[in-house]
Amino acid sequence: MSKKDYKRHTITAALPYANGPLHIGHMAGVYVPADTYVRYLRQKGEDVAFVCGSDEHGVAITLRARKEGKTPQQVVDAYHEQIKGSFEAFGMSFDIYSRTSSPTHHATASDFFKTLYDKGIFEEEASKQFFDEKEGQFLADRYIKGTCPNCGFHDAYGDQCENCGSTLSPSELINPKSMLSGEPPVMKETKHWYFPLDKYENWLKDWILKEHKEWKPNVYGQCKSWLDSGLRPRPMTRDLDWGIPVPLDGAAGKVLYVWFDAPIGYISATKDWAEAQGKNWEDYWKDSETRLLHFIGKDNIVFHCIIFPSILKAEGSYILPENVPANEFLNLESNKISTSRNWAVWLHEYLEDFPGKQDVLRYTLLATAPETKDNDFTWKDFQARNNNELVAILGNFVNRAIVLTHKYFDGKVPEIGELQPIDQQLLQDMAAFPGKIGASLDAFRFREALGGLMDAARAGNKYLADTEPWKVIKTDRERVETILHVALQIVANLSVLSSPFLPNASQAIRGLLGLSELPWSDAGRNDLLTAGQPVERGDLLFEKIEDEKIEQQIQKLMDTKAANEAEAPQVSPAKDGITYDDFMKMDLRVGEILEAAPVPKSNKLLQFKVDTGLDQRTILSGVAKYFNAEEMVGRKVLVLTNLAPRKIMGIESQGMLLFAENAEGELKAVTPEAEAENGATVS
RNA sequence: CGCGGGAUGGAGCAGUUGGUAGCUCGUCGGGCUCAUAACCCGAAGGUCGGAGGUUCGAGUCCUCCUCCCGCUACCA
Repeated sequence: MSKKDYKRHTITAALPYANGPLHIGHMAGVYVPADTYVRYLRQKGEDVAFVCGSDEHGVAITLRARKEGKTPQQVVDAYHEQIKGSFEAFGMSFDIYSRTSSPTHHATASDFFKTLYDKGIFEEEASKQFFDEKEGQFLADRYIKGTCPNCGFHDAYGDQCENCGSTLSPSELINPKSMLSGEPPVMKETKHWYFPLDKYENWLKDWILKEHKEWKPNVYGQCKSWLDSGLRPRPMTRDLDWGIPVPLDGAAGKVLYVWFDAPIGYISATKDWAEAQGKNWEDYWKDSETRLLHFIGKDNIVFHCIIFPSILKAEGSYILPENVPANEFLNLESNKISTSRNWAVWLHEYLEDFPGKQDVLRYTLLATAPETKDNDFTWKDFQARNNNELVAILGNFVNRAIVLTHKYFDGKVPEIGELQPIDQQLLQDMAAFPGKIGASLDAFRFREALGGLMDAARAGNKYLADTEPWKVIKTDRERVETILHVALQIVANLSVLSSPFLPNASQAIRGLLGLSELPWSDAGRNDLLTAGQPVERGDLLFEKIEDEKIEQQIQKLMDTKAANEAEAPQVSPAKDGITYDDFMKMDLRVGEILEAAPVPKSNKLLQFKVDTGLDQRTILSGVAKYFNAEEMVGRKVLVLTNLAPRKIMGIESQGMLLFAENAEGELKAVTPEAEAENGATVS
């Protein structure tokens, strides 16, 4: 299993989807653990390729582009730059951060597909699917709504009815409608290439269920569930105009399924990196002495453990992941993180609000990492971890040792004298920490590893409390030399041990001690510093975060919550049903406003002269709050012409102009197309 | 509906093959004063989601149930 000695490591972190910024959920679930692990490996002198990049294909990108009135390329360009910038500012140590719209990736994914095709892996199959003629697009199950055949619920989705919970297929829906255009979709035949996952089922069962029992329970369990219920062929192509074109004749208008191309993004990123470094990318993907690891969130388990490995296996020349450490999800202040509801702590905003505090976020997210179950991030907890742990335990110990050294020994590391049992015990304990912390990291238990680091700092604090150098100095200066020498060696050790977790703090400590970056194997030694070398009183490693700062962040979230509630479509309740005849009694027509003027002594009413096609008449309307008289002139409007005339403010109103009104009573114009003639009836 | 993960003192988490329930933070009390009102020691606080069962003995195994999350909408 993981006992094997590997020559090198290929570490991937889930490709962020380029349709939104990064938030703390992404960081806690994937990127902070991955980066910590990679820094640890590098510090051990391992050969590592740490690759990541933006995932830029898929339907969701096209939908967002449509919504924002941009092209898909514009959407991914914007988010790619933002995501990349945030990662850099945060200090992610990727060897390369690439993107799936890159030429290398298009070529790689395309070739990969072609190779499988040439090997005869794919099964070609034509099927009928719903097609939105207005949008010229095939529709995913989820983009079709209709009436549930079981319970009659009107807004059932193509794959499931949320009302009665039954599983559906789109063709079962009564009166199906496209969610894109609202039009009824038509059935249309389309051809796709399926990857026969079923043929890999037995192999997967051996590979995962027998050979990888050490995978985390959530990962293993999920895989077992999929395998036990039987795998079916999955289409690896889609009818879409955004993505990597299917490299076959007669496949115009079809692209590779985003989950086929995205994991290959790891490979193409490695290629670009290797080329720039003068390395051979195949060493990192095709050598059995390379260890492949995928850091992901729980929603990606099936793709990284079942589908991608099967695809790699089918290709034949690639290695398979040795482990897939997937985390659960992080909640924010007891609510699910949601991009669309803006319920998140965005990485780029954090970096602005807390400049220079990358390590604090790294620490906090790692300490509450959702390793075994969903966890909750709260700002209070963030503050407490900073103030009570980073400041009070780690920062404070380092500061104590250095301040004491300045106070008594002019800022120079004192000589070490005869060691007493308490000194020996501490040094012995210290020697054990690297192994302990390393073992936790090797098992992807980051919280535990971080706890080990803090235990080392606690041991330092306790040592000073037990030996009381500030008392002993009055009677035995030589003894204090030894105590502070030992304490400073501990500080030096902390700089080594903290490096994977808190790279900036680690560097700061090294700066104080005049040390260069030391390999992991040096951790535990008691001679990292030599007597006589100077130590500096630099800036504090961590500073307290005041309540005010935290309250600002909490307020920000409260504002979001309030905004969400206000935005929630509070639709006024449906009115009682009417008959067709009732409706037909209304004479609705297109009209044109010829004149408009405020009604004297009224702050609500406007008086209009409207050409209804039948005649020109006066109509009053209570819309002064929302529209100027001037801007209404010349506009087409909908008019209810046969409403009984009524005198308002002494003027007779002969009909009614129609406006859209929301629950707050705000009005929006309902405007017919300009082409509609005055007097045209509406029904 | 089904499948997977989770439910342990106020909060966050450990609990390896079943053998008197631990850790960090918080709270309370004490000590110390070198240190960023920081540090050290001690105490209180849990019938381990609920109900049955297996066993001499169950947080740990079995059955049923409840709740949260994922698989399952622009979310790792």
